[in-house]
Amino acid sequence: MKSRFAPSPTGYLHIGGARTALFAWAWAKKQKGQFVLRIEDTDRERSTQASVDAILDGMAWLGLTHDEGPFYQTDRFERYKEIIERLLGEDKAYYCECSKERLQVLRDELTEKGEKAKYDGCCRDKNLSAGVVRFKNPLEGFVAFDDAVKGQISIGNKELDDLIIARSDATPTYNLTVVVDDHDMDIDTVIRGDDHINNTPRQINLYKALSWDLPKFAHLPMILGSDGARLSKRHGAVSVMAYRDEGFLPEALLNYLVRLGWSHGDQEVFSLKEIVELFELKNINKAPASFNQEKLIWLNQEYIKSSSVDHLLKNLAWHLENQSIDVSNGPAIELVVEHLQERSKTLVEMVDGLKMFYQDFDQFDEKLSAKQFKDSQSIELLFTKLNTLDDWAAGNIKEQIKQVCDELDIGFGKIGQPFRLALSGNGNAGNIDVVAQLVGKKRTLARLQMALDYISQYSH
RNA sequence: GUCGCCUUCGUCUAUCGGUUAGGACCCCAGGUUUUCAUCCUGGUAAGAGGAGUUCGAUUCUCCUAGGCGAUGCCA
Repeated sequence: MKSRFAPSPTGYLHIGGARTALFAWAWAKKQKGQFVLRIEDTDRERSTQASVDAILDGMAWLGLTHDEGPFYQTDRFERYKEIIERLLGEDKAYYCECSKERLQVLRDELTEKGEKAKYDGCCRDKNLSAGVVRFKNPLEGFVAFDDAVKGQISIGNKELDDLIIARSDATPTYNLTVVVDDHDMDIDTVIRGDDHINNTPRQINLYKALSWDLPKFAHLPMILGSDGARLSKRHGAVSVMAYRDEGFLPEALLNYLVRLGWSHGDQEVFSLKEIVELFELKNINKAPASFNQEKLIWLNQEYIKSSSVDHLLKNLAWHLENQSIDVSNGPAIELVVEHLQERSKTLVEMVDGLKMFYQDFDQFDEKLSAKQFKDSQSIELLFTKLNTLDDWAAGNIKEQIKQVCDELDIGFGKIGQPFRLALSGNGNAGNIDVVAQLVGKKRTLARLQMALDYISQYSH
């Protein structure tokens, strides 16, 4: 059993393509079959190597590894040519010399009359020997197929026209190349976006003309933006790699994507292993789904909370480098990550939270410092006590804070909040004693001194 | 215009003729908590509209509306 993902390299790997790839991948793995990657680059005008690389990068980041390929259609032009010639020779295709202008006029006329704009077969019986090559689509009857997700679909051949299978420069077009490739590569389930439903009957006619067995078809509904419109840049990130940049874990994105249009009862969280085990084409929804960033964030947080520190570290590496954070200059990164695990929705947030342990800052958050740094007495006392603390451990630090509270007869918050701000600069810190321990004695004292300086500076 | 596909809470979805229409995200209200976060409890919120089939329709059929797609020498 084989399934495939066949993107055209005209841009980065986007969310919709990633989901198509995921479904095709999951189905192949579930069947213990092969997943084929094929680059559909017959449109040389728009295909770029940069796009190919971007797609490969995206697939690699997601971990959707292919078992065969990547195959490039531009490497297979000889084969397509062979098939086109065969069709020509069997009188199942013909050359057409109609100009683009004539075609446009024809379309306009038909549209105006309220009819379907399709080619009129003008050159069908002219026996020409140059121009584009058109496939002789059957004139009568209908094409029907049983789509694995949409069910029975049928369309009359009268709605179809003689599609172009080779351009005037002799390069083959999409509808021909997919058929040849899916056949040659032994693909038995074609999983793709439902924008291809309209192409399927044409392709089926091609299969029949070539006397080839039909694969199964599974057409996935589109992914829409939050406003129900087709997903585009204005909805935010559409590129898969942008999600890495924003701090998402690949398995969180995959989990989100698999639940978009597919379900297994009420289950929300699926490991990759579970996706493969539980995936069924029949549980794919027919209706398009809207992308909802909130739920993705929730899932990402779930994954961050339940991931091993080691796994997080692997995914964090890129972000640390991206932001040039040197973690050798501070506490063990493992401890910091563990501390931040429960309070980070994304890896980017985690990196933000991690900065205070490795980088010094030269000023406090303005609003918060005006509010928290009013009384120097408690901070001074805390400074003194911590300064003489030898065993710099969270429990001991906590003890010192409590002593300050007792001696000054104030609540924990009175000193805890200013201390938190002094340590972090922005007030975002978890258990204050643990944070102080991780920040280290030297840095902690320096920051408390900085807070004291701030107070003396603004008190007169 | 024509053809095709689609239609359950704001969003993702469950339901395989009989349910107080369930779950999740978001949001709201409580509780736990040394801020934040986590965690726990609870709450708001849905079958596009209209016919028909049936003892009974969210579920089956048809119509309408709306959305999306196709209508390329793009894929």
